[in-house]
Amino acid sequence: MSSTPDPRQQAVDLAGETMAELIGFWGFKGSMGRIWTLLYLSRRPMSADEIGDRTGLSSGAVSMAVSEMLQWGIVERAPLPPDRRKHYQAETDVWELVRRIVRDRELRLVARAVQRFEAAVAVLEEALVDSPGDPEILFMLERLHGLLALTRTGYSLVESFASVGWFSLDPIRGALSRLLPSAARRV
Amino acid sequence: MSSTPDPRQQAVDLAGETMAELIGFWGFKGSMGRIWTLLYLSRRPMSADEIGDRTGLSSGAVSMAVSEMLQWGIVERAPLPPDRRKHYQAETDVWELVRRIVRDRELRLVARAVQRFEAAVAVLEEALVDSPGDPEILFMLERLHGLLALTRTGYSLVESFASVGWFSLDPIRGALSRLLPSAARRV
DNA sequence: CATTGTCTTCAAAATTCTTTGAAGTCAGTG
DNA sequence: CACTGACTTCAAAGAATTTTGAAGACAATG
Repeated sequence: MSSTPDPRQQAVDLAGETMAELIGFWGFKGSMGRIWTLLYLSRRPMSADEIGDRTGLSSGAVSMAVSEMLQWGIVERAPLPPDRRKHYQAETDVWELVRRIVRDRELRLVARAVQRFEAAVAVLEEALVDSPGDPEILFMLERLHGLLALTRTGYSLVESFASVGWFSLDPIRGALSRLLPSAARRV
Repeated sequence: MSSTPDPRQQAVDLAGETMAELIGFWGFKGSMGRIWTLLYLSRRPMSADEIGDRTGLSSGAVSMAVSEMLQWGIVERAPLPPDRRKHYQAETDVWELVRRIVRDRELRLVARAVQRFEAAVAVLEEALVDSPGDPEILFMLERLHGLLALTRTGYSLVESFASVGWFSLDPIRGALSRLLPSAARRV
């Protein structure tokens, strides 16, 4: 039990834990947040086992986390290989990073949701052929269409964020106020 | 193995599963998404055991999920108690719902992150008193300040969404372009 | 105020997600 | 082309989360 813990390590741990929570909320593993933070706060690239030492993760965990992060562009190979092993550094353009992840992840998620709500609508419309005018089915269809409209609006939002780096409000605002009374009140 | 499954149940399952994924991404349990969807697609309020029957959840799970949802305003007590048991219905103003949840959840999350990054900064600044001018500490401080600025920007974003129901760009845009080159390129 | 059925709680079970570490692959070196 | 050390893979262990269901609290009713 060291009575004078290294403040550097302390800061890395604190920031890393925080980033782990933030990133975890976006569906990534906490260990990825800790690794990224470690690299982001380091002046030089680090090798896999340095990363393991500093974060307390096993070699396997580091390898897996790093290769997933490479795929997402969260981390990159260091250009200068100082010795035989691979070194890594943090992608520092956080804004770009968020944008890319939103585009490749969130956007897919929402697109999938739209498709599945559409599939549910299709199921009910088919059922409506057998029981025309069935009020329960009609009600469900009405609500599902509401959900679909909302989800499509969400898709537009995410899409414009992902492509422009921001939301452009106006094309969406009109559609929204037609669909969502409470949004109309506020927009 | 019924050869003619009820299309209503099929649609509820499909939509419920989809909502479970969406809502799960926001940190809620999938079962909450399924229950909300079931109620949202139902013409009348439902009792706890109806909910359990239709979703396949145990009484305990329904009780817990419903009471958490009541707290978040995702579901409400039905005004007309038809018999002895409590009945529930879905909150239908989804937009308002999202806004409230973002305000009470996301906003806290980000606020907490800001505090913790600030704490990390404090640790390093204290260490700097003992080793004035230490380049490693200075580097870490620089990066941490960047992270802090970004997180604070995120806080502003979430906050304006939560209070207005939308993002107001302009007050943030300036700060952003100063802090984040890549954002500046695009905004 | 006892009975009855509904609702809540919570420890244990089940499930899902994450990490470990040993075995295997690969690349550079002598 | 065998040796060395670094990297990857993956089955099993471990952790974390979610669900179960039985015990008990509660509330309405006779």
